[in-house]
Amino acid sequence: MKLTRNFYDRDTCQVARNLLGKYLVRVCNGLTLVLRITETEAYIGRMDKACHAYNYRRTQRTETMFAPPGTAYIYMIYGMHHCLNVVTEPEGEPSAVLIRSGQPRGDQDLLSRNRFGRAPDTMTPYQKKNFLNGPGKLCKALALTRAQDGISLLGEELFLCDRLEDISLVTPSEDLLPLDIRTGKRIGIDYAEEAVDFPWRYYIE
DNA sequence: TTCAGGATGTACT
DNA sequence: GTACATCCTGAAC
Repeated sequence: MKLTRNFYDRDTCQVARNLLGKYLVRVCNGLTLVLRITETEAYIGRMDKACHAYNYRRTQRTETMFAPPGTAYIYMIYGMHHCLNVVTEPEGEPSAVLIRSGQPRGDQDLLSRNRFGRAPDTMTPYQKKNFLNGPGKLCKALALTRAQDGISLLGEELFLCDRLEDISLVTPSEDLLPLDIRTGKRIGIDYAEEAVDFPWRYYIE
């Protein structure tokens, strides 16, 4: 079923862990883009120096992290890429899970065109290997920008679900295997002092 | 396969 | 002015 507000309204690390293997669905101009989530990171404003909203810092950019759980937080990074997060915990607790990477499911045509400007059957092996393995790449393939910052994940434009049957696709048998969940330090937050060592990155295979 | 360096715009000091 | 929750390219190995 589609993930509900209750799913997001929990401890951020629990949400980050439980998002692994879930499906991220983006409906764009009547077309449906789907990927399976394989890597996430937790960010918790009340005590995490790596979080944009550390110590409840409230600015125009971080305002979205204070929104109700199940909201999309999308920001621009390094001047040219976007990152997608899902807001967690009760409204007013600025925290979110960064979606770092995934694998394509369903029709890859639009994903590939958004990402590389070409059809899937023209992708090089290098491009296939590096299709959705980074937060900026993932947003590019899903055509997500700040235009979608603040939208609800409980609607029809962008949402998550735990079975492909929920969107009239067939879940492949490999997606039904138990998840081998690993954890580690988060990527790209060397500035975050003691928080650099928090094991809040979750990934599979 | 790995690595250094550049691209690029916005938020915030 | 500085830093940034990144990605791509090209060179070296």
